[in-house]
Amino acid sequence: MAHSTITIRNVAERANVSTATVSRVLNNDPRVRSETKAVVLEAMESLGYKINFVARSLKTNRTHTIGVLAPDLSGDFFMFIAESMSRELTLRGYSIVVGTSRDSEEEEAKRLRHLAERLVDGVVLIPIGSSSAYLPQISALNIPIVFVDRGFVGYEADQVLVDNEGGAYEAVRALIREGHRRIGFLGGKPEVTTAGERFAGYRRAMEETGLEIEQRYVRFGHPTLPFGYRTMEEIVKDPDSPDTWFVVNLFAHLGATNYLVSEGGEMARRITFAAFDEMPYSPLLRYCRYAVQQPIAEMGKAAANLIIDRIEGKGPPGPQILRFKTRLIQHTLAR
Amino acid sequence: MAHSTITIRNVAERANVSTATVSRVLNNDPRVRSETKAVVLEAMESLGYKINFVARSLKTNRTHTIGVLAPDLSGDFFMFIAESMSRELTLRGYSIVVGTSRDSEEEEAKRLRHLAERLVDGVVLIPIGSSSAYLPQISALNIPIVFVDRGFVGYEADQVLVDNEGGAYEAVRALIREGHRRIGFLGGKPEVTTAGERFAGYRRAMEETGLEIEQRYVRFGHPTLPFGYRTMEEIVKDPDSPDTWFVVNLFAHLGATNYLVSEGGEMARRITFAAFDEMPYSPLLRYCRYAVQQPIAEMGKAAANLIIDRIEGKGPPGPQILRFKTRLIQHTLAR
DNA sequence: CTGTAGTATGTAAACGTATACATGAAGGCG
DNA sequence: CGCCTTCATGTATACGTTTACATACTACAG
Repeated sequence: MAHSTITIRNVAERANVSTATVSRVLNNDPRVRSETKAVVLEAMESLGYKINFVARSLKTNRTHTIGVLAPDLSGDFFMFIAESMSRELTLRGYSIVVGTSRDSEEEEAKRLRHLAERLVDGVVLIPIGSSSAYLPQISALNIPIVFVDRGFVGYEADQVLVDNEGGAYEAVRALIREGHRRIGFLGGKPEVTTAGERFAGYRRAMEETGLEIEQRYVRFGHPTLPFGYRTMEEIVKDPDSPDTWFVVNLFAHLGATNYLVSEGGEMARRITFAAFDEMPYSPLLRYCRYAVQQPIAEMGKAAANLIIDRIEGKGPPGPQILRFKTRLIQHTLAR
Repeated sequence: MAHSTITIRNVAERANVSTATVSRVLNNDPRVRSETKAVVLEAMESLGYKINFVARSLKTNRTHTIGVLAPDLSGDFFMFIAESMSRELTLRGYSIVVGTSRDSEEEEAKRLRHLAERLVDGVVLIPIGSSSAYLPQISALNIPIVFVDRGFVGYEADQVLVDNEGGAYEAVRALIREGHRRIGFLGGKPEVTTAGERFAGYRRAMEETGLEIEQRYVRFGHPTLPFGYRTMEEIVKDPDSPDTWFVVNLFAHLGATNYLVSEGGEMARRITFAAFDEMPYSPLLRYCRYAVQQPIAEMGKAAANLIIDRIEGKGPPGPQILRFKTRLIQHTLAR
């Protein structure tokens, strides 16, 4: 507002060239003679020229912005993904706009459409998960999408996933190896792919070693903090319940531990968990013997590169599914 | 790509009006007759018209996007701010693009400039903090900025802050009331406003009650997890060190607690903390007697509304400084 | 009836950039 | 020396909107 904006035209005048040449300099077009390039650059410098990205976007139909849509910005998992994606995207000259689906599929579809309609070149989606009813709508938008964390079976798209089955299997096997025999399952709805796969890993470990899965102690639910808290409350009240549990994610784990800490009874002292996710505060999760660590930073990086490659037409033709290995971490329980 | 994009012109043809009229409908201009409006809307519907925001932005010089720049996306504080801001901004029709300053002032200035240059209508900045060397550059960009969490003395700008002094004072007073006499200070560099103010609150509480501040046990540093860990390590090794500490933020607190948990010695059992911030995993911070809770969601909401009002020219003329009260939370220590 | 004000719409020029096409100069080659 | 290529640059249009200005029509006062 102080002074009216400086455009490519002003630069052109100052440098005694046409706007086309200035534009070519902006885009590093090799066809421009290095002397004139120098003149143009100097003109830009002295005028304090700044490119107008909006105008460029209008012309090129590219915003160099990618959308990231997650159930909840305040989840730890998401925030580490976002952190690593942000780093990678910035490096490659992209900006990142975020959105929240608030754990509602309707909202997810709405926000996705809003993002895709014009603002972004592609979107990275951490889906709510259970259904894919709105997916046809989305693919109609004809913009690259990369799914992270939760996949969709039968939907042809790029996906960045984790070896949920293997991670769960390893953890439960480790528990069994230490002598645990009765192991419950505390986790998400089986129709969500992550939860389903983790349950499969749990089951394989149990069946392979000839251990019985007690249906009463397989607790499915929306794996939030309150869910973990309430379920653990019930479990502790049940004198017959197992002492050992595999927990499907961080929130449920945290909720369960919070309950045990608040209750502090004798039962709590016997409980042992194995659980997905490892965070800075994991040392405080005092009943957790094994943590299944996901390579979150790598996943974010992979998602970022995948979406950009897609946008820039560099990727392989078919949909790409990346599945990362987990790492089992053993904690010492101070009892 | 399936079909070429549908523009205002196609709609105009279909509805037998001019593009101006279509545009007026898009902008809810009251001058258009309701009948023709209906015709236009129907034409849009049947053609599946979607407005091109980029083109609109070029014309109006507004992107309806605001930037959020934070030291680190993966901090809990930031993520709750972002969550609440995102909610509010979406409500008011804005998108949010995020950036990271990676705890480097140079990077902060760079990203800020990049954001401001053309992409966003305004930016919400959670500053690195210590200096404001680059601020003149920024205000030259002539785009509204709201500072959150950390303020700048002597810089005329909207700020959303917390009553750091009062919060710290209250917490330390509460400790003293319970009989604690020797209380150390574990915290950030005093030149960062938040840390400085919190130290002031600590000092006031100590001086008011005639207690001595032992300089040896006032530990300043960049309050990260490793800082808390290492410092606590030193403290525990010092047999003369106090048992009670006021901790300036979550990261330092977490680091300190992580050390104590890993060490598990006798000293740990005697330690008592009062500390800023309250998070879902706070119940696990087992040496924390008092937590100073910041109204993070309200702050995010306030920041969002402040920046939008500024952009839309609705706010009061002078710079606005909002200072939120903290809430003291008492935890029961299970020993 | 003329003049004026108001209302609904159209015309056309921007916004700042990218790019297809045209142009002109220089060089190579038969 | 004429022709074709290559290279560096210019000309002019398009991207999809918004909006100042012009226009046409109606209504109503004088």
